[in-house]
Amino acid sequence: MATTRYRYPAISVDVVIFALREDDLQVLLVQRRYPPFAGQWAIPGGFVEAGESLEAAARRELKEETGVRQVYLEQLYTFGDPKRDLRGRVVTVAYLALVPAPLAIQAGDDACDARWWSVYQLPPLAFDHAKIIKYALQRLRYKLEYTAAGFQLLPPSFTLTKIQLAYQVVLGVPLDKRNFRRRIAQAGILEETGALTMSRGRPAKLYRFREDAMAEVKARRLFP
Amino acid sequence: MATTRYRYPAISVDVVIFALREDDLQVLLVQRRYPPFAGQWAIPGGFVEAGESLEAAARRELKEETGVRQVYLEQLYTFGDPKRDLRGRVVTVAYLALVPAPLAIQAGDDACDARWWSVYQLPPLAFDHAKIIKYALQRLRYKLEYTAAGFQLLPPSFTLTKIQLAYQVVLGVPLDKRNFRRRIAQAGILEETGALTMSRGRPAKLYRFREDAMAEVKARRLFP
DNA sequence: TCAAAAGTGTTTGTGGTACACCCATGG
DNA sequence: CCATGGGTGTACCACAAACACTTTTGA
Repeated sequence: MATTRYRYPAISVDVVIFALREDDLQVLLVQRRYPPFAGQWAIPGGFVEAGESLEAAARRELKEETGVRQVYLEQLYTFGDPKRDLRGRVVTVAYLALVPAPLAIQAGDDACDARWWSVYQLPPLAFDHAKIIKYALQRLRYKLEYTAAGFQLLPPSFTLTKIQLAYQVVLGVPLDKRNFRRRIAQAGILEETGALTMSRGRPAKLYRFREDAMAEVKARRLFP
Repeated sequence: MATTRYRYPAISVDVVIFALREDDLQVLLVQRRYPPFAGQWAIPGGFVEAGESLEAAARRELKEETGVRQVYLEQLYTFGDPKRDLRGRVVTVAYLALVPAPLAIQAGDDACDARWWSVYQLPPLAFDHAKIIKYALQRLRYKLEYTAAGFQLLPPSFTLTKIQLAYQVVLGVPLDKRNFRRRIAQAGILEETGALTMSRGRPAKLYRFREDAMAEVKARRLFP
């Protein structure tokens, strides 16, 4: 039990929202309307409300900014350094969200702007948010290697080349086309939709992710 | 921030403390002195104090129970379900600690007893602590496969057979002696101390962990 | 017919797994 | 000399990595 006059720390959630846009890995940031760090860019977040679970709070924030529901969301880490917020003690539980690419965004009440930024070229960030994003990127890379979470970043159907680009841009390394395709095929987690793309060049088959495959993939690593 | 009459949740830390004892993986539990769950077994933990970082709070709890400092400690997960504590809203940040085996323990003020339990045969536990231990065990197994964290469970010098037993008891599977020894050797993370055990049977070489090897091992997985 | 993107196999090396016997010591 | 635990090598298989050309379409 806390001692008499001691006020508990406040608890907030911050959500690192990743999406693939323009063949790049991008993260959604909001520009703060109020101090501290007014005018600076930050990860969307807010305080946990009474009776609300941490994950519910994270989903609420996510919805306020992006309007999306039904997205991949996972707890990342809890940051509780006593000096991380100048206003007083704020412990924040960071979450990682993956959303499929083309998405309208809406700045929340406490922000004057919201936009996507490349994770590889971020503006100066409020609080310890640079650290949180760095941690989130590292976690996303691990996840991509061991699970099929990466498909959460793609639209419902996609070409093999698109997935390969996704993996490359997240992992930050080029991959061999034939080896990549062989491994995806061996994993048995995709099925053809039957449709083809019609763009410039030879049409490509479209695939979708087999939802029932999510569990299997967790067992054995997908990449490298 | 929080709205007028809303009191923030309390924040506690709980520390799952693992050790190897009697060729078994054991966890330190305390018997609660006060309600709720008075008389029941629980993971050691307590509230975070003002100005104290989360990790500092976890180390303080760890020291109160075991007297140890300088042990491996890592944040696990934050549990924040609104109904997980009957007294009111308590968000708890769970930590995982690995301590070398032979250790005197001391029950804290709020506990009437403290003892080691096999993770494979636990008593009924207070709050959601069974879930937390399950999660901790899973995490420990992952850690063992990818990093050299397992050596934190062993005394400063040990035989190859002892390490193998440690891996077996944590992973819960038998391992082949020759393959195990080859992999440990290939990893290059041990050095001979030069000493030998003198017990029944042929004496065994003693090894110590190369401290500078901790970083390397994180790169490539150690097991399987 | 050309530009653009899709698609396709083979070889080589490394690392995992399975498996059984001899060695050194104390009692 | 025997019981106890310590220590050692090889053969097979599966998977990762490197690598370049042909196919299909729209303009």
